[in-house]
Amino acid sequence: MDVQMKRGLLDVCVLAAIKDGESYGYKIIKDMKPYIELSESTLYTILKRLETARMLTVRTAEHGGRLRKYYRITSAGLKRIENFKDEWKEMVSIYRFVTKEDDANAKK
Amino acid sequence: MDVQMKRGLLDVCVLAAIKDGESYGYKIIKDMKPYIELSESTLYTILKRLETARMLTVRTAEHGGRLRKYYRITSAGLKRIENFKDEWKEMVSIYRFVTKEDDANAKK
DNA sequence: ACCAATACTTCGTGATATGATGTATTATGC
DNA sequence: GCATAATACATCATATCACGAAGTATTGGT
Repeated sequence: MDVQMKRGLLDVCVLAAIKDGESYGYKIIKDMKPYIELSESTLYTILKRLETARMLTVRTAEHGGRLRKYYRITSAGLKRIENFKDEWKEMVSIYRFVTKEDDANAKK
Repeated sequence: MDVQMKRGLLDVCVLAAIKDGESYGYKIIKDMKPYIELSESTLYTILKRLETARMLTVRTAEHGGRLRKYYRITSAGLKRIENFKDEWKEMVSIYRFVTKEDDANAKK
């Protein structure tokens, strides 16, 4: 998918990936992969941004001798997802604007 | 709508606005307004970009003693719109990923 | 022993939407 | 008759952001 097109989707996708329970960087990338791909550098930038915006909280814990950062969604994060649902309605209306056929070519 | 969300939509919207026949800057903004708002500086940047990408052609003509630039979509521009329809399918799948309820809360 | 996978970090770059500002003409209200 | 709005396009500086590249460090497989 086009880079520009992804821009509006990435933040919400990351939030969606941790919506049902704590997760961590590497796992988030894997969970998102079937829907939208992103590199590590992109993800960690996004996680940082969402943390600053208080849409998620972070907790560092050891796992198998290694440190992992676990991310948990906040109520602000959940609100962001709800807000996205409204934006989606606008996008659908835009989609219709873009794809509507000319009257001359309109299907009967 | 969120700035990031608009990014992927703006180019295609401008193309859609000239799809059914030549148009010019000021009119494009007005035609798009009900669906998506953009400033003049944004539009002219986009038009320039689409021209460079050969998705539209420009013709300057006088109108009421004033110069106007008329934009016409090319086959590459039409292809871009077709391509957007495919991207839209991906976006719908992403939308479902973001909005699907937990199994525990799933509606019966 | 070696290499892939896991896990997170930092840096530089390029694309791009937007506000501010500018120029110039025509139309409209009072 | 004159001010103001609307039309029409252009340029510049700025901030946001996705991404590749490169780095550090540990674990697991062969």
